[in-house]
Amino acid sequence: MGVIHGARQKARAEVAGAIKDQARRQLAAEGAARLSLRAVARELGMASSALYRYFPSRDDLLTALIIDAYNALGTAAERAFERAGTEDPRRAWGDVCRAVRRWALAHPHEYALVYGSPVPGYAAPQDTVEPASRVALTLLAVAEAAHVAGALAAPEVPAASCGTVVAEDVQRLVRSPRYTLPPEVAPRLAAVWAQLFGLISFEVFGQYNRVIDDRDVLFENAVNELAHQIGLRPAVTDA
Amino acid sequence: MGVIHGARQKARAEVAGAIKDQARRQLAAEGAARLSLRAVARELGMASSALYRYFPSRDDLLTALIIDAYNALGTAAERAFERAGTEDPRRAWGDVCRAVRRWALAHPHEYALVYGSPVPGYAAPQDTVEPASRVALTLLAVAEAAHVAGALAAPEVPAASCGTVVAEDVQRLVRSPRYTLPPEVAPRLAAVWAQLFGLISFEVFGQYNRVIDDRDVLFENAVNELAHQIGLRPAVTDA
DNA sequence: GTCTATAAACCGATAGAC
DNA sequence: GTCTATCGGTTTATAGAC
Repeated sequence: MGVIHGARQKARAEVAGAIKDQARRQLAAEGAARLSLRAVARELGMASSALYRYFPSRDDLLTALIIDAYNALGTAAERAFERAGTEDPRRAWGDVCRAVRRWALAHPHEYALVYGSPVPGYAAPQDTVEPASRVALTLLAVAEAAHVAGALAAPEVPAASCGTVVAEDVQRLVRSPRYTLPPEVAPRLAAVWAQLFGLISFEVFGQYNRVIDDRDVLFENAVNELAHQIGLRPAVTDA
Repeated sequence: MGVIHGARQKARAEVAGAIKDQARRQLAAEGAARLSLRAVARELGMASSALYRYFPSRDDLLTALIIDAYNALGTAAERAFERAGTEDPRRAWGDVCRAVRRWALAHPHEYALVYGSPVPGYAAPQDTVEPASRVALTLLAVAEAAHVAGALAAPEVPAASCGTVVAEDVQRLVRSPRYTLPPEVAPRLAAVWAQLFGLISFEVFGQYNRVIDDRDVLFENAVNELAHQIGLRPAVTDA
């Protein structure tokens, strides 16, 4: 019985996966605003009405795609951090940023789905917030590792106090015993977080066309500046 | 005859303006991907076919909206610079950045049209590139003014050379006699440019929701960091 | 869970009269 | 330049048979 149940669920998950895959392909061709259940069904050789057994509405399919995109990007960032380790936080910072950029360039339409224009008429449900936070939490983890390693200097430009800027939930998180870094890093990190995605979005969305040729170099330099901005100085090689 | 011609053109421009206004309202409700000539015509009480005398296709209407948006934003930035003057470049930098942010927050859907996800199937014609460049050129003008005033320090983090990173056209511009600042500022400025829009996009597109409370303070601090990044140090008040 | 059939809309674009 | 009429598509979502 459990076996039957498992097989049934597995089949269900497989069809749902096929639907999402096809929807992702359509995301590229038509964009999120024009994602059509019917077109997905047509391409899959199914009746459109059959899809409603898997996703009760167009918005539910959209939600699933959004969650998948956030999770894929979050996983890419987290794995980059895991691979880099905590020994050289400056290097880990760069690796995580590069992983985010790489994923975005490899999946421009899924990236646009979550970091581009909001889809009109769509309101993201609560289920998306945890997956959406994973990249930011990874950046925070790198900063924490840097602080533990004593590699987090006090920044030059005076910082905003954490209390006034950052939302209550985030404040509680940063001040929790899990983190030992000074809370003032939080607003700084939030700004750097937005700036990182600004660099990536300009590249993915075509704003660099006919303006920037060597985007790798530009990004590399900018990432160093961002690290500098949160006080993550390069390791001093004592010559 | 000239008068008749002028009146005719004026009437034409007025109708075209009404069409664009209505289209902008629809942009907010439906998004660029679902902008519909028919719906615009319906709302205006016109036959849909009549619109084709003003805009030969849906994409042409979209192009007009994009150009208008770039121009409105460019004008806002340029006027902020004009008002600030070249005396205190650091202040001018902040004023221009604030003007861009203010316009974006006041016109989120037009902002999304030009700095959000690319509209699928739409290719921007050449006419959009000049309006699109106005904000960046204003930032460049502020940097030039700072350099002339001797307020542009050599940056701390080593810069990328202009030659490898920036496209040929931009290089020619920066090296032209109009500008006296070192060409190495160009790649730096490009990165800062992208980062500025990253800060604004996160705010406009809702990424700060439940994360950042006081966005004014966050932006103000970040703008100072960005100034710092291009070597625009705050004026030293000799106490 | 998948199908057919259907309701009740919607779209861009064009032809041709006035 | 605006209209009506039209072509040839499109959509979300539901009802009901199997």
